[in-house]
Amino acid sequence: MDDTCHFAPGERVCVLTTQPLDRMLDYRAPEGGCVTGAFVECSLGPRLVLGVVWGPGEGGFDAAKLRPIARVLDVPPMRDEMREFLTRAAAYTVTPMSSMLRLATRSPGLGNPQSMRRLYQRGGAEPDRMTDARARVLDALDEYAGMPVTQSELSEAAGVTPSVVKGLVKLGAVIEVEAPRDSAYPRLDPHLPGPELTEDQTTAAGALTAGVASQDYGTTLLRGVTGSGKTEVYMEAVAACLAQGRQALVLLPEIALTAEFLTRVEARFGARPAEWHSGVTMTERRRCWRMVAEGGAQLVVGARSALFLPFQHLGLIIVDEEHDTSYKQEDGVLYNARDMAVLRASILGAQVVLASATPSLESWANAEAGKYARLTLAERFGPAILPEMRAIDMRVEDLPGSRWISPTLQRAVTDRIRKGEQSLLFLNRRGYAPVTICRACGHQIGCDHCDARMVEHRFLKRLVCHQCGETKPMPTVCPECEVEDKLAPVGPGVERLAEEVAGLFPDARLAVLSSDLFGSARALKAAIVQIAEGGADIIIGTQLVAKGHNFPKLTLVGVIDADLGLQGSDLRAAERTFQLMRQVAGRAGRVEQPGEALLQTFQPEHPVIRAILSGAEEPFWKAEADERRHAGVPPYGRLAGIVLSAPDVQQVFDIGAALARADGPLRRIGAQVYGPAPAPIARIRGRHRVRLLVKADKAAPLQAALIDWVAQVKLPTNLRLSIDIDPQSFY
DNA sequence: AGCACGCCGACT
DNA sequence: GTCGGCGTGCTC
Repeated sequence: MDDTCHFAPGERVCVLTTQPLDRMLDYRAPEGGCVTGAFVECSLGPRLVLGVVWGPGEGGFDAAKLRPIARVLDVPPMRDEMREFLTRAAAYTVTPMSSMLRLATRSPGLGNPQSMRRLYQRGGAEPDRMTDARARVLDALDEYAGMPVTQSELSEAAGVTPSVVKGLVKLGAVIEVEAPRDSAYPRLDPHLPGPELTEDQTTAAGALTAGVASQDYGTTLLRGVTGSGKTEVYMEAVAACLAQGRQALVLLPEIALTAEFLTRVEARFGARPAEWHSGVTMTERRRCWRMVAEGGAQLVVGARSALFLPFQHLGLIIVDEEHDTSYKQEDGVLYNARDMAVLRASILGAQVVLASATPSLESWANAEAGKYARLTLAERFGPAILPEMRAIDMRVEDLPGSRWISPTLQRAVTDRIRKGEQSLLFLNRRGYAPVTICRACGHQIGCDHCDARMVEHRFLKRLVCHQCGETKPMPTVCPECEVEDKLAPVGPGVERLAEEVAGLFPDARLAVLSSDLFGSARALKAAIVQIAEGGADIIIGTQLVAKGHNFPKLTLVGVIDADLGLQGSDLRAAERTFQLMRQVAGRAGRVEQPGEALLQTFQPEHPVIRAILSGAEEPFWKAEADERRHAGVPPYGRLAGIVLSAPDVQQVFDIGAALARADGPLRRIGAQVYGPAPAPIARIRGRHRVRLLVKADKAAPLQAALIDWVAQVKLPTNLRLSIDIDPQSFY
């Protein structure tokens, strides 16, 4: 798409707007002319809309009715690579171009003229009379070496009132200049000495910097357990990229991780980078977008949407914790930032580093197939001390129905308490009990807005829907049969487990780590620090604890229900369970004492459980890869999910069935359609949802077939259809 | 997305 | 007789 050209005033150009039209519109180039990629504002019906000049006019529209572009925005034009990226990302995800453009223009006030502010610098004239205050102002300005500063900065630095500055302006010794409010980020110095690296790290860093030096496309899967120093290694690649004068992007899966990362960048390069995620202020967002476009930001740290920033010379993209499921956007434009990072880099000729302790099977398979380079870091402090892992066969443990801690696990915990060591009991279920059932009529209390079951939270004394967040007080009578006092909790949650633990170990100090029990991230962090210092004997936690905290006194991990992630129809359940188990097991015995991990399971012979127990990754990946290959599912086949939603149940099912019948376009590419079935969440905010799944060969032109397929059926206006390529969740 | 146009039911 | 429901279609 290398076709940048100039358009003379009045010439026909075609413009992509952010309005949800399914095609581009022709306009006349504005008075001063414009170039391909120019960000513009143009009239569409009664209002002004944001758009980008995409190329020469397409014609086919009455020349007399063409309107001129209203204004070219004061922003560097969108680069050819970016336009190609948006085009190919749209084609891959089956998303309208207008939606892609909206992703790429998420900057507040892009259309507004750049706001200016007044700055001060040294003028040519000398003051008639030099006073103490005046001298301090001029000295302060000399300190800035010609850099213009704000009024408040200057008067503060000089220790004078603004009137002194005003006086000097009048004399011409200081001059006022208007400058854009959005200023460049402080320069990062890639030549500052980095930390001492181990031999292993040095080798890996060398491979990554060589990739950056090639100025070519390449993706590297960087594997290393927590504490192996992955960050230091890829930071060297960032340094090499910045030293080349190219920009770099680091994607993190959660906003919570950015604060610490910014500090690390500052320690390494002497200044903080630009930050981009939903938590930053409007002003900062605007500055970030503009500075990325103008080259005033060398490094951006952000969430997945940072991938759509208007980089001018992007040389490197790091996707940290690449296996993290939050890289997949689950609403609006459905894209996977990890895959889109690879796409963007391949168009640009940039490098990608996918970093993880437990890579996704997709990335593992790509490395295995030679598409990605592979680097593995050994643990920094000698060989990995994996805990001893054993299964507790729950079929032979003598345990009543409402108890969850087996005698074997209980003995192990007792032993740790006696030795003054910590135990962690892991259960990935928040609340008291996942199901509340009426013992009189069998009714299960569900959410009024979704089809999910309500989870009892005894701590809050309420029922909570984990799907939509709806809560209601715990009823005393069954809402169905109105019999009193027959509602009973079924199944375990961390709160209920805590109750059992308190009963079994009355003298132990107990801590529960569940995201809903803490008001803020700070409170949670404080609690974690306190526990790490030995403030608890038994820790009960949800998947929150799997995220890399270090508990030096922890020597036992008990997984209450290792089967939880193996159930259901989710194709990635085994993979996720494996990753989670390894991360949780990694909590035990991280310092001197060897740790032990006990997995309570009803299927100890399951390949995933066996792989976890063996502690070996490769056998797990190979076994899982074989199963997926056999089933023809990702990464060896392709999947797409189609969700239909409408207020009327019958209607969604009818349309879903009609689609399933009209599968000609899919059969032509050898694809199969399954469904319609009630979608994972069968009702959301009053809309009923059904889902169809399409399974195709890896090489099949899936997107084109999907478009032909859904175009056959006329959709009623109140029915919504969304296509999800490579869906993540199946629950 | 908005906004206009347009064709059928319950009101002053 | 009109006011207003939202189905359909257009925006360069």
